[in-house]
Amino acid sequence: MQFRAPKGTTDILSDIATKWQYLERKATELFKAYGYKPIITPIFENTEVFQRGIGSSTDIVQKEMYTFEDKGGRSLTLRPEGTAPVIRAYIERNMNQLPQPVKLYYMGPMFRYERPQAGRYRQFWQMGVEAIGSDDPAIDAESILLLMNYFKAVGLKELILYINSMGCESDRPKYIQVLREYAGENRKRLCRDCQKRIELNPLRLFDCKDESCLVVMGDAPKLIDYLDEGCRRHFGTVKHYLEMQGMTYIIKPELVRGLDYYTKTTFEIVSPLLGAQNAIGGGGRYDRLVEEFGGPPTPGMGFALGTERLAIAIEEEGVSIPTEDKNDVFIAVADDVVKPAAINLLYALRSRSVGTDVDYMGRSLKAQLRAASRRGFRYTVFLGSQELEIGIVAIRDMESGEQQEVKLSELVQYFSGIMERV
RNA sequence: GUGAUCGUAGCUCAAUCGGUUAGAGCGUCGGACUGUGGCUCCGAAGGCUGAGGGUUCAAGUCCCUUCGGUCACCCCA
Repeated sequence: MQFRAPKGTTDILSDIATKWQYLERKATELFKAYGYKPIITPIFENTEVFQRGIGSSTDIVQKEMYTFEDKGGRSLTLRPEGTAPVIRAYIERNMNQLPQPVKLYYMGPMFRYERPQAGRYRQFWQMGVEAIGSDDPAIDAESILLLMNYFKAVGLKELILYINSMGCESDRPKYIQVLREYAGENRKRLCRDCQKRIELNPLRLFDCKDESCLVVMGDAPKLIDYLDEGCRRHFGTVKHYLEMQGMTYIIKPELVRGLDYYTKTTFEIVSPLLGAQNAIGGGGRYDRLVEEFGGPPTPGMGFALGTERLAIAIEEEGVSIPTEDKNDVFIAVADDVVKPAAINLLYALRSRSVGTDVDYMGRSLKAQLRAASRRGFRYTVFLGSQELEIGIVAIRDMESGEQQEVKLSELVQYFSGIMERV
């Protein structure tokens, strides 16, 4: 085998691609219902967009970016996530001149240089929304509710919603200092990795699975308790709006997320059926990001969901996705001399949006029937010299096997009628 | 970036202590009295055993390297 798809990438074959199209169609409907409009940004950006947007200390920027130089010597990067490009576009295209908030959604591939594993690929697909310009906690709740409702709309049932508040920039340094002190006092009871985390990234201490660490961190001070008055009230209102819609959630104080730009609300939705990479969607508020990009102080809130993880979860839950067979009519050609007439009929039907196909393999009539059957056509039309002469063709229902005769001149009418009824 | 594990037809798998022309099921294609599918039966095509090197009289099988898959860590969708 000479050529293979690059490591961590794969071809999405028709069966799965069809399901993805359904998922994207459903998402589009719902995003639209919530007032979001589409935006399509470039698949690569100047590298600084991500360095600045995501934060240069994050794993994404430090080790996961597909960065390359183009022939003009520019450093470009395949987008590892969708928020930074949207914010760049918001500022570049002066969307602060539009009525606020600006509510946008996107869907498409993202790229991260990581070791592949279950639910993780180097090219993966995300759908996401961003609401830029409002700091209303109702927007936070809307984002969370939209994502949860979408998952429910496509049939998922077993979901866990985690929420947290990261506080403002002013809260976090204060808290981190407290956390460091606490961890330092208990240093001996922490595992080696965690001892390093005290300096590197103390928030990560909460993620350790080591038993001793779990005990220590169970009693650790929580960020939520160090929020200032405004952040606390904001978080309370978000929770209230969630409860009003009957949404149950679990507060997870250690929910930090690996992007530097989050402030206040963060959330994550997990499917317990998924394996190690079980976050199927997540997001949060980013009130400093626009400023970070050099724009005016502008709050924002958004989420992203992983399309393949969603598809896997749906598969695991055994939810069936409706797939439609576009090909409805097969024209079986009994005699080579009528092939031109068959082709005419083919395009006549297609022009009326009746999914139609013929044999292109020079098959015998029997083989044509077999192929039509395997490909799942609903009807087969028999066309031969006789039919052409008398102007009447046989239509076979491929499920029941019953046949009926229809005038050739009325055939197009006949099928477009049937298809409209369906 | 770290670790574990695996790599034989399109797919799922066989192949005794290393031992002749590497097999099967499914799928694909064709046929079973001349213009009618699905079931059944028959037949055909399809593999440099991931790649490269080594050990051996002999390698799918043992060793090394490399590429890739899978799973986990880190982290995330």
